[in-house]
Amino acid sequence: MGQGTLTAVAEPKYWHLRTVLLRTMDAEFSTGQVLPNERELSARFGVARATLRQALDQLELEGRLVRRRGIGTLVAAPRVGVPVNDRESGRAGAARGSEWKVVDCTTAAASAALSRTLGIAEGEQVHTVRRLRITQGVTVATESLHVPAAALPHLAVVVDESDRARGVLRQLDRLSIDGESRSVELGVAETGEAALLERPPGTPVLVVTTQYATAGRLAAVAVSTYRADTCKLTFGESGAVQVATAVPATAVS
Amino acid sequence: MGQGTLTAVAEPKYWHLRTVLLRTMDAEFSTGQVLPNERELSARFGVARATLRQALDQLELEGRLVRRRGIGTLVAAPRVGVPVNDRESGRAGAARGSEWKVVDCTTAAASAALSRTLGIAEGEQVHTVRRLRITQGVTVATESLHVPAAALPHLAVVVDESDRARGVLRQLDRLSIDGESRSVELGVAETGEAALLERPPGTPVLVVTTQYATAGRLAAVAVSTYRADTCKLTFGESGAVQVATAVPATAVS
DNA sequence: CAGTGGTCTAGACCACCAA
DNA sequence: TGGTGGTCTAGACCACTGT
Repeated sequence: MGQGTLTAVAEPKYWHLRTVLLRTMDAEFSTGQVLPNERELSARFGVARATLRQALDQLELEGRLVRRRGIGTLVAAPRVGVPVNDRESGRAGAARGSEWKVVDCTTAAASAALSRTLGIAEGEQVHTVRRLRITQGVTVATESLHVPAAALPHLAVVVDESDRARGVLRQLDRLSIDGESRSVELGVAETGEAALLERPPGTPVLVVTTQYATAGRLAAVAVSTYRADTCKLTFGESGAVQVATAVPATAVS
Repeated sequence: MGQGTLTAVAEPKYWHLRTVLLRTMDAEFSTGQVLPNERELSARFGVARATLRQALDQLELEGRLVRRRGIGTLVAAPRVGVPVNDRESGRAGAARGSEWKVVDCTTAAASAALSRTLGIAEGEQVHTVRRLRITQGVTVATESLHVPAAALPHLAVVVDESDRARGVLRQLDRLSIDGESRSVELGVAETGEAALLERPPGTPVLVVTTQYATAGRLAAVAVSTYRADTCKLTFGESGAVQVATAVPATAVS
């Protein structure tokens, strides 16, 4: 009475469920289609709703599902390839549907943590431009660009926030950047970040930290958080082929 | 009747809990220390164990916690920076405690998906080297390196698996690679992958797909899966400064 | 063995959305 | 209003670890 017989049960139920659901989705559903609701699915598979939800959590983490409150559970579109390094600072990239939108611009004394990443003394003035990256109409990332005020001596003193943001970006563009070094790690969106990304708090994100160097010194640091569910970060490089066949990496192994 | 009063309750309980726990850990715990057990914590905060676990799940996803069955919940060490691009193919990199260990080497006809990523016809022969990346004694990644047999005409015909693996890697090393293009996305470890990484199935991983180009054609494709909990991928680049201050990116914002 | 985290259940209520 | 996913509870049992 109770559990159906599976593969010797060495595997957790929710993991087995995930596999079955994945197979079913690939075979019988297409992008955007809504699955049966959770209560029905859990009944159909003879498990508690919590267990079913655990399986759906996995699939959502993999970017295969999107769950919308009040609507249902939908099969997600394949991840969008988002180029991360074609000199993002400026006006370029407006082509290909990638766009930046400034949200915020402040100038303040560097916190302890920030001063350390920038390699400057604590308390030095730093410009911070906060902006969104919008690709094909969807907000895919937020970015905080930190530039020590000392690095931009020619910046006109303007009070208007949006003007200052423009000024910082333009000045930074004029500097010759002779190197960038990046890191990527997994994180979760805090409440503020999450709101900008139109997601609930705790949403998994890919945190990209970029250090821009000028003449052997750090000129700026950018911290970008990309929605992990919808984004595949791409790093085009030295004379690369850019075949860019959109095959999910998981299908290759 | 029930829930304690918090910040207007607009926030889910588990998220608030996460924040409180994070503050507590930063203030009163240090790396490797074990937290009170789940039953006690849930009692102390007046929530169900499932709710507490939801908070711990978040912290684990952020790499701040490690949970060991039978032992307890420990404060995790900061993530290890793992260089991803210093020509990994060969013997280099043995310095700095990074090491590769071949697990597997097969030569077989390309599946549909694989042939597409490699840009070759389905059914062509492909060498696949499967290996582990071990950094400071810990297995941090698995990699599947796929090389079309046609790209390595001088490969001696050997039956021994480990010899063939060596041969493929050496031959690939001799090719002049004129470009690499990468992508990074979030995934979860399937059962086999998970076992190699010494983690349970479903573990979040960073999937790095690298395309190596020779003379404008794809010479090889590598699919690496890095443990997302312990790894911060680093991409050192053109004359970069490499200040590499190990500050968690989340502390900067 | 006792103690830990991992899994699973059955049920309740809430927040959101569409009609 | 009825249906959806999101949160939370109280309790049970299992799998693993150390002594």
